[in-house]
This record gives sequence, structure tokens and C-alpha cells, in this order.
Amino acid sequence: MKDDESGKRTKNGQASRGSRAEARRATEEAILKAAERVFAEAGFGGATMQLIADVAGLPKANLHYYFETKESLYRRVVERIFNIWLEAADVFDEASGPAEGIGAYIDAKMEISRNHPNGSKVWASEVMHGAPVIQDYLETTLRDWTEGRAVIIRRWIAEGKMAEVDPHHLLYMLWATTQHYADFSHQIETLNGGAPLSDAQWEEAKSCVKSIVLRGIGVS
Amino acid sequence: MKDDESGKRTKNGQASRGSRAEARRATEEAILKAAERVFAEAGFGGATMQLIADVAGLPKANLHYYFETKESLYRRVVERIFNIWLEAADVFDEASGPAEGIGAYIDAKMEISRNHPNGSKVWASEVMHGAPVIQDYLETTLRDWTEGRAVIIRRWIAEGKMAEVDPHHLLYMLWATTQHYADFSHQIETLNGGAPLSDAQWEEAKSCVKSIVLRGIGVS
DNA sequence: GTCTATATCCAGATAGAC
DNA sequence: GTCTATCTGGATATAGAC
Repeated sequence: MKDDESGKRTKNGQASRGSRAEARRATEEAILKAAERVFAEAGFGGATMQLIADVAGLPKANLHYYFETKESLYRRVVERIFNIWLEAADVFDEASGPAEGIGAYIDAKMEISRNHPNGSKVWASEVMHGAPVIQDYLETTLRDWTEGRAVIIRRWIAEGKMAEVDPHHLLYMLWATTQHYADFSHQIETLNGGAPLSDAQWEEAKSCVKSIVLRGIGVS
Repeated sequence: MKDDESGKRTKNGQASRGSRAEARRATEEAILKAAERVFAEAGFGGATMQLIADVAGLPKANLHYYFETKESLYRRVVERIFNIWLEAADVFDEASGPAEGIGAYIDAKMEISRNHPNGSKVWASEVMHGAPVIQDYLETTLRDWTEGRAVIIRRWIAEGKMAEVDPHHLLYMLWATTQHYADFSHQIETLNGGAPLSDAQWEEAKSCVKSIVLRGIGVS
């Protein structure tokens, strides 16, 4: 509930308590939250500053006071989901083997797909359009992260702990399967009779993905 | 090479041979091809009729002569990739078991990801934004198709030909893993040192996805 | 059927009072 | 820091000559 700070705001969007700095952070947070949703639902080109302002409950001009341009606001939204994913990957490193490490990684990514579907969609949209804004992240942080995880996977293979599979393609499969539940949530919901997945269905999704992938790499 | 009809056109976009009807089809095809690329690269909101016209080598006004609105042009683009996927699914039905059926389906979907990456991206974008234009397809054709395939999968399970997995989640995994190579091609390319996957790498991707999934469902 | 020129609208961004 | 009013560019779509 860390980011449920909208309750601290009046309907005019002014923070009602705390220091100036806190008020500023709270307003920024409200804008980022609204922007994540609008960018996810409409795409960068389809999103309008007016709509983001409406969702955040602020006049449009205030957005430009907090974020110089539409693009700088967008970039901050993309950075957020990326950092959330990076943190979730810690479980990968601390594991003693693939069953634990990859299983926990799938769990963590599925939880994020459930709790931050909009962030995931914004990321997907950004990458699909050629990563015009965060190409630098792909070439530095993401590439380093990927190579580091590939080393771990190759060690597990060498130690006979899992089948011999290409580490990159395995990682792509983990990203694809977990993020699909966020990025294509609307399609899944439609095929689920128009209703979002229930708690039980999410648990089933998690265990189904884990069981197929883990058995698929010779762990189980 | 069916759609390589741009060679029949002069630089002014006029068809140089054949009947009026043929000329019309050729121009329509050129517009659809350009539109698919531009919508994929910029999203619906970011795409402009001017840019599509430039890519197609036509004046902007001609697009409105062939397609009444930007949205109707977009809808046609989305319908195309959907129909391509539907045709590819025939291999699923004709198979005698999961090893053959699901293996062939993965092969077919991977080929489409390679040959129609832009169509796949347009579809993904459309679904991510809540399917404002093709929701009817999701609720009719796609739902029917999915339920039909689920019946086949359940039969294979009942016959002891594969492990007991939820058919829907298995289908989501097939879609996610195969389409990832189209939708996230830019990310994959970046992680591949900036180069697109080679022929050999595509073969490796296909066999890697197949081996993990098939082993994951207890086949092979 | 094809093109140039244009009408109309709406977006991002800013000025300036409070 | 917040808000109203406005500037300016660029988008969809159309009119009308050829």
C-alpha cells in the first residue's frame, strides 16, 4: 500500500499534510500512477496530457510543471517497471539450483504481472516500437543482466542440474510466458468469459507455467 | 512472393498493367503493407496517414480514397494477421497426437513471427489497449477456436498421450513464446549484439521452444 | 483514379495572474 | 505551486481541378 497516497490529497490535488517536499513527491506519484494507466491503455501516441491530468485530478498545466515534456514523463513510467523487474530477479541469484531459482523467478514475475499489468504493457509497447526512449537501458543494464543470468544457467547445466538448453532462449521463454498474463490480460479475460482471473486461477496459472517450464528443462 | 506487387507500380503509384480491378487491388495491397509497418512501428496513435502515404509512395489523399478512415485501414491490417494465424492452426487439428500437433503448431507460429513480425506487433498493440477495434473477433472467432483446441488437448490427456495440464494455460504459453520472437524482436536483436537472428539462430529458437514445451507436457 | 490545396480540429506546451 | 487562457504546430479528412 506504499503508493496509496492519493488519500492524502484534496480533490484539488493539493497535499493536505506534511512538508513541501512530501507534497511534491505525492503529486509526482499521483501523476506517474495516472500516466502509467493512460499510456498502457492508449499507447504513447494515443495518450494525451489532458487525459492524464484528468485521471490524476489536476489541471493539465501542472503536469508540465512537474515533468517538462510528455516524453520525460513517459520515460519515468518505463523506468519504474524496469526497476521492479530488476529487483525481482534477485531470487534468481540467491538460489542453489534451477528448481529453486527459476521457480522463484517465475513466481516473482507472475506476481508483478498481476500487480503491475500497466507497467508491463508500457514496457512492451516501448520495445515493440523499437525502444526509442530506453534503448540505452537495453544495451547496458538489460544486456549485462542477461549475460550474468546466462552464466548461472550454464553453470547449472555443467553441474548436471538441468537439461542442456540455450540460456537466452530459456530467458525469453520466461519473460514471454510471465509477461503475457499482463500484456494480453484483456484477451485472457475475454476468453475467461469476460471475468478477470480469480485468485485460484492465478495460482493455477503460476503452477501450470512452473510445472511445464521446470519439467521442460529436466527439473521436477 | 504473392504480395510483392510493388514492382508492378510506377513511382507515381499507378499500376502499369492489367485491368482496373487489378490496379485497385495492387494499390490497396501497397497501402496495407505500408500501413502494417507504420502501425507496428508507431502504434495507432503515433502513426500518421502522411507517413503511411510516404511509405506506400502515394499522396495522402489517395489513402482516404481507398480507405474511408484511418481506423478502417487499421482494422483491415489487424484482420490480416488474425486470419494468417487461423490458417496456421490447421496443423493442430490434423495431428494424431500432441507431439505432432503442438510441435507443428509451434513451427508454424514461429515461421509467422519471422515472416510477419509487424502484423504480430499490431495485433499485440491492439489487444494491449483493450481491443477497441476487434473485440468482436475475440468474443466470437477466437473464443470458438480456443474452446475447440481445448477439447482436442483434453482428449489427448484422457488418452494418456500427454501430461495433465490446463489447456488454456498451455495455449497461452504457445502464443506467448512464439509471438515473443515477433513482438520483442527489437529487444532480442539488441541482446544478440545488434544483429537480427540468423537462419541458424531461428532454427535453434524453434527447436529450443519445441523441446522445452514438449518435454514440459510429458511428450518425448 | 490521382493529385494539390485547404478546412477543421485538437494536441503539447507556455504565459502570466493568483 | 496552482490554475485559466492561449499560442502554435500538426493531424485527419475533404474539396475540387485534372
